[in-house]
Amino acid sequence: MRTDNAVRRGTRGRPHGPQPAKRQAILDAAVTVFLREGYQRAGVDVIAAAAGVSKQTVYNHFGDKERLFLAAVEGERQRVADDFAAHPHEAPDASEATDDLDAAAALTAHGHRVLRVLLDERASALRRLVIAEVARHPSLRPACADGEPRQLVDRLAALLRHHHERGELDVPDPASAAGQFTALVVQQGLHRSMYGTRALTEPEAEAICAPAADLFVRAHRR
Amino acid sequence: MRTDNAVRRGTRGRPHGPQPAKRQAILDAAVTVFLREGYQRAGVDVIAAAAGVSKQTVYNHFGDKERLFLAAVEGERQRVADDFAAHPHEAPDASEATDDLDAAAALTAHGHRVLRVLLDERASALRRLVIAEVARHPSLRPACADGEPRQLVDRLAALLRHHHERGELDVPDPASAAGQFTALVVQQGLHRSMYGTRALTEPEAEAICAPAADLFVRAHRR
Amino acid sequence: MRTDNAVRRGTRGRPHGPQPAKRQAILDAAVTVFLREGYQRAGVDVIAAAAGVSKQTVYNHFGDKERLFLAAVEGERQRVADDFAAHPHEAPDASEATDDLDAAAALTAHGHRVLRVLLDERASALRRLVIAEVARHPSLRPACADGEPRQLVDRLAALLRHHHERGELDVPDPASAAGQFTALVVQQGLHRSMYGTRALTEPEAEAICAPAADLFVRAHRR
Amino acid sequence: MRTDNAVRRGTRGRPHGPQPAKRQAILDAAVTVFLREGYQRAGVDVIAAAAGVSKQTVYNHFGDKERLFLAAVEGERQRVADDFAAHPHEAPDASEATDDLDAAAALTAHGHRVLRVLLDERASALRRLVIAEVARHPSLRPACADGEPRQLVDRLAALLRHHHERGELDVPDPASAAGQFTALVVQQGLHRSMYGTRALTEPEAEAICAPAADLFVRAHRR
DNA sequence: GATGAATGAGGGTTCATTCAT
DNA sequence: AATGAATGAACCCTCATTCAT
Repeated sequence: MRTDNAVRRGTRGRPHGPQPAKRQAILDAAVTVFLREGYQRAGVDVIAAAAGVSKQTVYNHFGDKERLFLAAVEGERQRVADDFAAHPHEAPDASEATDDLDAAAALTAHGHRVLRVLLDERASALRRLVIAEVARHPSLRPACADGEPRQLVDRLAALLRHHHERGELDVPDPASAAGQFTALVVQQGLHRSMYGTRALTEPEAEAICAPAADLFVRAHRR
Repeated sequence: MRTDNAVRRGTRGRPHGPQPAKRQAILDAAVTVFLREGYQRAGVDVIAAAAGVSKQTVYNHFGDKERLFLAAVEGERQRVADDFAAHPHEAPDASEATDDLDAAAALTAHGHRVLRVLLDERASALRRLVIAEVARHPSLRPACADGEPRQLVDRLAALLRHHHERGELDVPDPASAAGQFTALVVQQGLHRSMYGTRALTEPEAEAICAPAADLFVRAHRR
Repeated sequence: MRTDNAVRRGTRGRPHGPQPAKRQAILDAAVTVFLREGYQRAGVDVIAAAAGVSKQTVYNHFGDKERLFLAAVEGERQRVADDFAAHPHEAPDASEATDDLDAAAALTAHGHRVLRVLLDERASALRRLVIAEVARHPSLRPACADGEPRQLVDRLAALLRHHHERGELDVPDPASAAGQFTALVVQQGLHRSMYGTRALTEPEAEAICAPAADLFVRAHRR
Repeated sequence: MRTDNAVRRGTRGRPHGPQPAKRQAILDAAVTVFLREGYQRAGVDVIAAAAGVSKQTVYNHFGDKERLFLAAVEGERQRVADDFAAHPHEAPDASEATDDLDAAAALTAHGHRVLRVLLDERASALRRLVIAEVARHPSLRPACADGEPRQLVDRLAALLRHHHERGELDVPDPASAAGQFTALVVQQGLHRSMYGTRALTEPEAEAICAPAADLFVRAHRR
């Protein structure tokens, strides 16, 4: 449930007042515009208009364009992470559903999940934006370092540990292996999809995930 | 090739050809400025000044900023590829020097080579630039798809085939395996170095390459 | 007129927070900022912040920027005049101390006193501000006409009368002569000091005052 | 199309091309607007419009507002000086016309001339502008130091020397005396006219000049 | 009466682009 | 072909001022 929307709609009747909702509206608009246009191209006027506030209100809240930008990136990162955390049922890697799968199938499924999360339109645009600007905005480094949601890797580590304990695989360092698997799938996915610029077909995704799963199963076979 | 002298005399007699030297100077300047500033931030004035020509000359040669940009990216890509092809001795993976190494050592060495090539300052800036703009300039897609020099992958494939034929490894599909290994190393390298924004220390590089090599040796052990 | 703080009393007889202190704080801050920045450059935000009050409070007290400006100038003029009146011991021209001096020395000493008072930092800034804005704010005309404290001239007139009565000089119209002497010293002092923008050295001041004194002694010799 | 070219803009005779005239038009407009509005209030847009050029053309010629301002002040100073030098017949102090006058009358006439030149509308506005801004633009110091045209003082010095040589006065240092006389008249004139903000009546001027002349005649009588 | 939030107008400056020479 | 001068549309940001609490 999106409380944001409810609050923001409520502002339509109230003309004025100390509205923390405006801050969020500005942030949302900023995310939209920055992701679409990039940092330089994005105009503060446009963001203000998209947020339904005056330009100066933007400046009152965020000081200048750069701070607005950084706040927008940070907020979107949070949103992505929260979204991810809020919908665990969409990634039931370690749940009962995958318990029955053998290691190869589970890894493949997880790979698809990674691709789905990573190549999500907004997440991709955010990634491109961060990569584009990290050289000029050092504050983006944390955002850049957190390229993929840590949860994805952690979940995979748990999955690997599960199969290790079941005696199916031999994974002495699940965390490291999870990082490798993720990196492999991510890189090939980004590469093939032009960093999220074009959608990946199912066969393309399979052509990435299946061999990756095979590689890891082979490497960690008993 | 016409010399400067020949060009200089042609004022009235015949339509002297476009000055290739100036064109190249403009391209060089454009690469420098675009890589440093990004597409939007880069000013045509600045590029023209850096090239030592008038602004209008830039427009005479390239029509508009976008075409200049695309030409600059394409040129830089060529340059990187040519540079790579011209200095194969710097990447002697498949040469005699590595013949004696065992598979793990050879893979690790190759990984370091990949990181060195990929995280080169100019190459990194180009990569960030392409990623930043590919969504808005579809013509950049080829440049984006060619993220890493194909030669790096091909060379690794040859290396794997070498070890396969020597009986040390079992690599039924060297091309695919080479792509996987490259993707893994590349992704972790880019990630750790913030897409080339900060240099990688030797231990960091080793922490990427050695486990990657180990993974592949394990996966393809006989 | 809303400038009377008699209005400030409660609208319903309720003696809620009297704020003459705030009003004065605003005025002080306004003087500081206006003198430093000039009328246009001075921001109401800055003044409010310097006064430690909200921007709207400034408007509640003074209505708009122009009235605040005029009140600030008027207040500073008062302050300068009061300061001067409160410290007559610093200008003991007509006192016993100068009684023994001959006319030339007394005039010279008075000249120095004039320069000191006129080129005081705040007084100079106020003068420049008034001159700068008098064309656009007719209400400043009184402030402009009162360029130099009347007391300075009056005191000099008394001094001249003193020397006249002592038979040392022949000054039939001391008031007019005092005005002339003051004008002469003032103009040369302002000119040399770039209207108070740079300090005058002692020799420079002497080079103004001594010849001026000499001129007047000669003109009014018996 | 020809029609486009013809219609494009009424360039008033000179069609197009490298127009040094535009620079002058901008300067003229800048003087007008700066004198009328002051530095801060003056808008570059307004100046550009008044000059009939685009805003950017202003920036191409002068770089930024401050440099435009300084150039305008300098130009206006030159103009005033040139004007003065070009019309010596309007100030025939030392010519035959005043040869016959006695010293008092000649000094009085010169005083009136000084007031006329100094309280000229443009000159006054320039003076107020320079005084207003000299604290924030150190480059204005020369302009501030040259408050009154040097020629005025020099001419008076010549006049004094003339009367000295004729035996009518005793002026051992004409240059210094000329400076004093000018300063006295200037200061009283500026003061009475609110720094040129309001015109001086003839009697007012006479009330300044006649006593000043009298003072100097008395001081330098034989 | 005092405040924080909000505003519309306008500030100086820079941009990619074109014209006439 | 190459240039210097010119343009109009933005750009980011700040201002004096007002509204609702």
